Amino acid sequence: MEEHPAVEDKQESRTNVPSTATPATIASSPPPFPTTTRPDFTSELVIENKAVSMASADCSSTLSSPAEASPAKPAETSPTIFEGSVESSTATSHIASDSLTCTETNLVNISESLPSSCVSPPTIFGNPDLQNDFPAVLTFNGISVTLENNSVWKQFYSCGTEMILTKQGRRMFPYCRYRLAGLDPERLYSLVLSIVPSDQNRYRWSTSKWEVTGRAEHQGQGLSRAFSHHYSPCRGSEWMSSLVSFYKLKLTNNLQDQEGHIILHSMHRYIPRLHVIPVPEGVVPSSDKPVVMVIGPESITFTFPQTEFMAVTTYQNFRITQLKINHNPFAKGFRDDGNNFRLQRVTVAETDTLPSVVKCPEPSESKEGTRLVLKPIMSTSANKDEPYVPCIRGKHALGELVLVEKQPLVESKKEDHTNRVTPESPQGFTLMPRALSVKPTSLASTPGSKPGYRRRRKRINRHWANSRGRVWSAAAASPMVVHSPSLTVAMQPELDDVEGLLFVSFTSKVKHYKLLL
DNA sequence: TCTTCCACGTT
DNA sequence: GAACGTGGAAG
Repeated sequence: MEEHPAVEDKQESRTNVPSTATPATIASSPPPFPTTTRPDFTSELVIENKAVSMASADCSSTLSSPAEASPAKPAETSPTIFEGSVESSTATSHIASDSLTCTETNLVNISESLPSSCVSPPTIFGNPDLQNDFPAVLTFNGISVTLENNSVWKQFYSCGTEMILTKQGRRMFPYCRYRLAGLDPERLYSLVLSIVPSDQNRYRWSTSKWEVTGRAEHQGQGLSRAFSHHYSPCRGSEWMSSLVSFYKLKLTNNLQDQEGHIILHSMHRYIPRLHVIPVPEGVVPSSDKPVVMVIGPESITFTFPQTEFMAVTTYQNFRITQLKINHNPFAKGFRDDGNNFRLQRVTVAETDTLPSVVKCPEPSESKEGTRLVLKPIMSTSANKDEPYVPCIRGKHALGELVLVEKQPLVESKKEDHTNRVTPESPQGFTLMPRALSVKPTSLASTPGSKPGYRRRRKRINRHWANSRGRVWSAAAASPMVVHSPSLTVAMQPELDDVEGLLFVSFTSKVKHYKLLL
């Protein structure tokens, strides 16, 4: 259908394909429901415009029943290797069959049956060791589906794919892009993408990994939505003639969404599923007579485990942010431009829990230096049981900053609340011997009409005015006092290979971070 | 944790 | 040039 979304859009004018501007309706048994919000769903499935609402009194209960019967184990135990899965919608489906109360007479089961992970211990989210086990092609009953952008999905999967949810709806990236083969060239098919929970857990991001924090949110009256591809229904020959992309699909956390977006819960794991739904023989689509597509026993569901993702409202894993920026053309503005004074984002993590070093782009060859933006990733409110965690950004932005170079963090130093690391430190810290200047990030874009903003900007600018041009040398053994909500650290060119520790202290508490460049 | 606004990019 | 898609900043 396209290699690029724009190409696909240009093909919208194909004459023999009805546009989904006219709502198509899917139901397990006619007549179809006219709305996606009908409260008393029972075994029906409705497509309205782009969205499919799917629910079943029986099937929806399977959303919670597996875990109730066998509580999900923590993610770090008993890893299950996902295999690409294919399901027919008959009762002979080998996926999650023990959790299903749906039968072949219930035409919704392909949408509400859970992937294998829902009845098995959850996989380790983002396990890089598993990515090569995932097939890019799945075949069932002669129909094969290729995940066309498999390599990108695998890259994201190895880090733990995250997808942003917004109130107005956010596209997926990567999005699901398939190549189909083996369809009946003359027959009409609808292609529908549903996104179902991977497990029954709610997660939180803890410094460098995802942790289970409890049971998943209820999925809401058994209602879930799917997304009918905008060419549906379409002849098999046409589906097979080009790629099929679901780039128009949007994710939202707005439970009252009326735009037909997929409604998900933040901090929950999900996996997309492709449903190939043959349109019954004799059904002729027309603009004034929406096609009723029955999900019958011929329907097949394809699930690629590498497309699993965590729904979030803000990216949690810095590496995912970097992958998005590097791969998504709409995020080009955040890429390094390779020019002078390029911007590098730097993340820091607690040194005692950091599993690996995040590699940033190659250092600039610039003679003018490398500019780094420091942004601690810890917040103060993640866990009430933890001690106060300093954060450069925010209202508590008052503290000290010290860069030390290529020295291990000594264990005893973690309890040091003296707020000082000096060259004479018995632990052997070596302070950066070269010059460093620190200034607040510009607030030029901050709205100026509100008194609070004006006061804040004035205060920060005053601080910067006091220190502007003053080169701060860590060798002076006096930590830089930081008042700004965020910092830009301009370093001399020869420091672009720095690998060291960021030492931040606030009030009487102290926390060590490893600086990752 | 979530929302809104923004600059900057693609289409 | 408009509409739209991005991640970041800030609240």
